[in-house]
Amino acid sequence: MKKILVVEDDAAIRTGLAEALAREHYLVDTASDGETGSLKGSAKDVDLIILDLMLPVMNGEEVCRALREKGISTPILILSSKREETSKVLGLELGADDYVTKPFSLLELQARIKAILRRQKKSGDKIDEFAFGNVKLDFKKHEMTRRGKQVKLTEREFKVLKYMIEHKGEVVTREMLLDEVWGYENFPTTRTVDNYILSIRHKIEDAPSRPKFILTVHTAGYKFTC
Amino acid sequence: MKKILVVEDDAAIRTGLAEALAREHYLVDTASDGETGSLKGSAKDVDLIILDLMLPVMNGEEVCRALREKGISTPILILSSKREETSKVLGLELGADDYVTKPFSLLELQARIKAILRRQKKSGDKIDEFAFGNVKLDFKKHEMTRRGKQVKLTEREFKVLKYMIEHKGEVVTREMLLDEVWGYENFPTTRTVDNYILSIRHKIEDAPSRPKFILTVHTAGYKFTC
DNA sequence: GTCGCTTGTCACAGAAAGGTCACGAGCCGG
DNA sequence: CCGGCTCGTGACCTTTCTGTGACAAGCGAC
Repeated sequence: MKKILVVEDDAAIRTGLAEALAREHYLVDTASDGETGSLKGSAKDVDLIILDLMLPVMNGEEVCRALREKGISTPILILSSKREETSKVLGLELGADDYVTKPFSLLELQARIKAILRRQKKSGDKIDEFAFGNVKLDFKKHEMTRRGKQVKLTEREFKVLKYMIEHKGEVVTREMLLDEVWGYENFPTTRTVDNYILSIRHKIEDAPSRPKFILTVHTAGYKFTC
Repeated sequence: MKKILVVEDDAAIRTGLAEALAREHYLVDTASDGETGSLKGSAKDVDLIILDLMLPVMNGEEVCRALREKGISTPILILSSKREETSKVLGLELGADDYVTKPFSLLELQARIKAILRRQKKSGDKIDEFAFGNVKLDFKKHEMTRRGKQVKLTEREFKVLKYMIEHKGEVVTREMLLDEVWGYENFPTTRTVDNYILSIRHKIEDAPSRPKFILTVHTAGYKFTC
């Protein structure tokens, strides 16, 4: 779960923002002045700082600069009012990553937050091809072939299968799948998982009722082997 | 490590940019006027040139043209202000690879830089022509012909199609398109993407409702094949 | 073997995503 | 100022996906 620090002195905006972000399943911390903002912003577990420019004690500009000088590279999104817009060249010189001018729409802010966080997660070692048995998978193309014949998989089926493959040999619990594939926003029954396993088996196994690849580990979960 | 040359006369933006890019682990060199920009940009070890259009001594347009005439094919990203917006297309005709209009956010710039460098790495030779089915595209001239007949594409349609082609075979999500084609400055609905796909299909497909080239990948995005 | 719990299986309804069209806003050239 | 072009959005309909309940089958402990 991503953690966002909101540094804003106006209580109404601060709590409003905090609530809105919490509703979007972010972890939210707040600070009402620049100094505590700078302090809290130095923590390593913060994924994004939303920073008002006009702040008591220490203004946003200073906070920004201070953080960067400390070598903190946490993304910073600046909230500025129209007046300040022209003076600061978009916080570029301050080391901010993005800016939104007040009054802003919540929708826009959320979109930008998403964009920033999306950029953060590095595209490290992802598999995009995998083969086993008579099945070949291409995650990038969203394609699966079995004995050379194309088989259609649902997006969710793809994700489940991919997760299983990424943990091949290990027992994967239903809870793990629900957390990682379904995410925090959805809370389906654990039976839902079973059903997806079922339909995946139908597509990858020669004898779905006697599976060779996705094995059931009774009272624990499932295991992918090949 | 990639080397980026920043050609910009405004000191605040220049140093701000330089620092930000350094933070992103790029090697950065700077130039404050067109002439030195052109000089430094001729070096072979430069991977990308970020070029302001309004420059003393020699403007960005001239720098761009001069470099291309010298046979330098280093990617160029143009910074232009709103006023010069009409020169957008011109910029691309000059041989620039992309442009960002001021005021821009660091986030957007970074995204575009990444995109350009990724493209660069992928296929040393940039595509500027592409043909499939009975369609022929000329990216440089922004022209498309179908069965020898000219078909008009809007700028945005062109970009979408180009992006799809650059990722042919792979699934392209709406988010990817919004990020890379629309940029971070606009936040249209994802439905907007659908509509563009629709209109592109009408222009390239024989049976738009049963597309052969731009396929829908349900809950994932679209895929270009040919 | 029997009981209790877990998993396999199927069918279905509601939800979500995509296709399509039409409209209003903004921009530009005349 | 008008008409035409883009662009983004909303509305409506169709298709596809998703999650769930019900029941059968399987497993494990006793």
